[in-house]
Amino acid sequence: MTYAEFSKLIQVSKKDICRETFAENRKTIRIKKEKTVVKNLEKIFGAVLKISNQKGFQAMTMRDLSQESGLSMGALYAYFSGKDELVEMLQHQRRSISGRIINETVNAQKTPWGKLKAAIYTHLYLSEAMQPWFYFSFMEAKNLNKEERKKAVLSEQNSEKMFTEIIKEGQAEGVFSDCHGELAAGQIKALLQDWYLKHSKYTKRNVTVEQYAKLTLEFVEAFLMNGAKASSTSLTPS
Amino acid sequence: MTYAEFSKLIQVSKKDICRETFAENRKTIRIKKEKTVVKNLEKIFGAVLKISNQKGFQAMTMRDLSQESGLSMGALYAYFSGKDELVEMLQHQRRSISGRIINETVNAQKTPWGKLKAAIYTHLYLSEAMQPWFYFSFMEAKNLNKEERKKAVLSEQNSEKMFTEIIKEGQAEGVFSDCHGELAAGQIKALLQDWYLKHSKYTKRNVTVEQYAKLTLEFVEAFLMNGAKASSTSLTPS
DNA sequence: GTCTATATACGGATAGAC
DNA sequence: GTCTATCCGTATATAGAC
Repeated sequence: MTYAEFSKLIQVSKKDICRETFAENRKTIRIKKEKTVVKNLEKIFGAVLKISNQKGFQAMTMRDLSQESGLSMGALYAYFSGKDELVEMLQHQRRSISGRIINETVNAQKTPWGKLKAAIYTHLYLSEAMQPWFYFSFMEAKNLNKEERKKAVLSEQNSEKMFTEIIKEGQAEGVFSDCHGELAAGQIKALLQDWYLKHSKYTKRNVTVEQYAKLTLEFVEAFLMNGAKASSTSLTPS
Repeated sequence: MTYAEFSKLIQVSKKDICRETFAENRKTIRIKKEKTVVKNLEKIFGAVLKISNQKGFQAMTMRDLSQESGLSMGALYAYFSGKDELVEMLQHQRRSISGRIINETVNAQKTPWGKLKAAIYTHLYLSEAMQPWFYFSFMEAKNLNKEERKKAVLSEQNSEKMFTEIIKEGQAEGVFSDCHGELAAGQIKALLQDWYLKHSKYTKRNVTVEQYAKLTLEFVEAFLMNGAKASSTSLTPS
């Protein structure tokens, strides 16, 4: 599947995200007219991600946000009670969307190799569609309050666990080489993360997400489908 | 080489780092007695890295730093003129040390595979010895002033370029498969970065830096030494 | 629903005693 | 060399007009 096809199939436009956010935050958002809220949430999220990803969320002042979003300070506080709640909305939204989409696409596959391919492609395409969100999550996670940090760690563990299970399933069926499952999963995640962490580097070099996905798949394939040699990776001390 | 051997060979103890820092900042540091300065720089750097890596450099107040380091606010300002200069010292120091060590160890090797091995091991061992420094550099780079951001990008590019050149050299000699050199270098860097970015994860799972280095090397070897298949990775549009 | 103006608090930096 | 006390700018959050 190409990225263009993925984008049409999956609803991850800015508007979609904001509509969903509104639905889940009817209580705390003081404005009630959906059209107004969605329009302004788009401005707000866009501005937060832009400023934060440039100079950090802590360094972003409410005045910065007001200027960039075109809303006054007073208006902003009608949408969230403070920076803490704002960041919580952002984080929750990203997790909710990506969790849903990844589960859907991976569960549609039946073979381990099919699942692994789907997981890699979906991760990459999703992080392309929501690059500023993924970047924000990674860079700001540690700066948030205890509750949010906990959720971030849990979400990260779940994601890695999914890869581990696919690999172990493939090993049980004899299609993947006998390497250390958890570690291999970690390596794969590291490669996927590089796409959204160094996004501007890849854009400057005219590398598309399809090319990066293909490369990553080949990299992983060379390791996982290459029986004999890789087995030495088990973690028994030598 | 094991990590223990590396640590003894290379001078990267906290004291060594602080002595070097003092030598390079004699003008701006108001205190003149080396023993005092080194002792206090150790406290200061330790505290900065601890607090910043927990909740971010911006969020760290001078009061936090004063409490954690055990020095008063007034005393702190005898060692640096403000947060900007403090961070500049940290960044400069990390770059200077790692640049020197990596060049030394890689240039000691003559074959491409030897160089690649040396580059991977040295990067990992160094980022183990100075993990909080590496983590800090990665997470805070974008929040710094223009000058510092520029240096960070340049240093990152240089490091990647070194890997690219080793790979291309190996391809010219016919020992590495004919993949896209820049992209492969980027993938290797992503794997190396994971070690210091997710350091606590690996520690919790009792993975040592030697094991991680071995795994990474196998991962890279499977891709670079696996001629036929990998050639499809060239970036000509299909 | 959105704006401007402001209360309140907090953080960086320094002066001057010891 | 180090400490305490304090100045002053700036940031968050709210009150109240439109």
